[in-house]
Amino acid sequence: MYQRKIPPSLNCGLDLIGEVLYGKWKVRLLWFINEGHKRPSELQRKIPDASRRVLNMQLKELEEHELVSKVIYPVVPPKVEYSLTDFGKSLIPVIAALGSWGDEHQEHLRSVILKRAEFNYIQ
Amino acid sequence: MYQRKIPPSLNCGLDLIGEVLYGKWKVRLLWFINEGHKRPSELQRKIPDASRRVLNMQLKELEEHELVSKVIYPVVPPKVEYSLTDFGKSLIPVIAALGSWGDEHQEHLRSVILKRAEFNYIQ
DNA sequence: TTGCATAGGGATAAATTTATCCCTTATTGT
DNA sequence: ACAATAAGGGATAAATTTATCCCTATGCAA
Repeated sequence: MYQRKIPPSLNCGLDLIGEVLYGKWKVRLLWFINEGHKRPSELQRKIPDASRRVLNMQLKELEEHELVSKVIYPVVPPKVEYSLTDFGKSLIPVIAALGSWGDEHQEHLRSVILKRAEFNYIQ
Repeated sequence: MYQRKIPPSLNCGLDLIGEVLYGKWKVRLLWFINEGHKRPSELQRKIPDASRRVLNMQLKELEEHELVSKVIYPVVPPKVEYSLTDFGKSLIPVIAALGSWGDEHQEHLRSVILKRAEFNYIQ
């Protein structure tokens, strides 16, 4: 696995939460798990833009950060379920706030994101 | 400048907010600007772990996403001031929620972050 | 018996983000 | 004269994160 070389900044609350939520799909994973989509395959279907590989990796980090817990059922075909820990649950209102703001400002956001994209994307 | 190759996902509110806040220092920049630290040099002093270069780049993106506005005073030595747009201000409560959660769970966060770090860092 | 679903991970390439280094301009303080 | 401050950006290297591809295993259904 990749070995970090630059130590993280852990000065304030924003640093700390950033350290556990920084990852392209982590917030969505937490959200969908909270919604009851617990199995990796369900999560994959909810987030088709992500590869199975990255989801696994980010789930593992969420688990190491104790935001989710994982249960492996010893059956065949394999069955795995993730759920939020109490710690993870405490984050849901914050994620809800993020999502609501995004929803409320959907139009403006799309507009500025796409405007900037015009200059910076290869078609 | 770097040309993106992979288009962003813009399906839900979480995607959208992620698109404008994803960047190592962006949330902190918004926060400190809101606190009244408007000049680049002040921001740099508030965030010494970041290089001046990245802060400039991230400020530029925040500006392109219309979360902050920039005023250049035609004086020597140069003077520049950033401030939040109304759109940017609307984000402050959300950032406050992130920061509070981080502060409230400071101990646990430090613990899990460092525990995971033991396995993944080069000393 | 071929194919799909389930879960996961190694190896490697590519994409993206940050870090480093250096250079410019003009004024103020020493 | 020389260093410091202010702001910014080009060039390039390094770090970090994602994407791709491929391989394992087992029972069930067509």
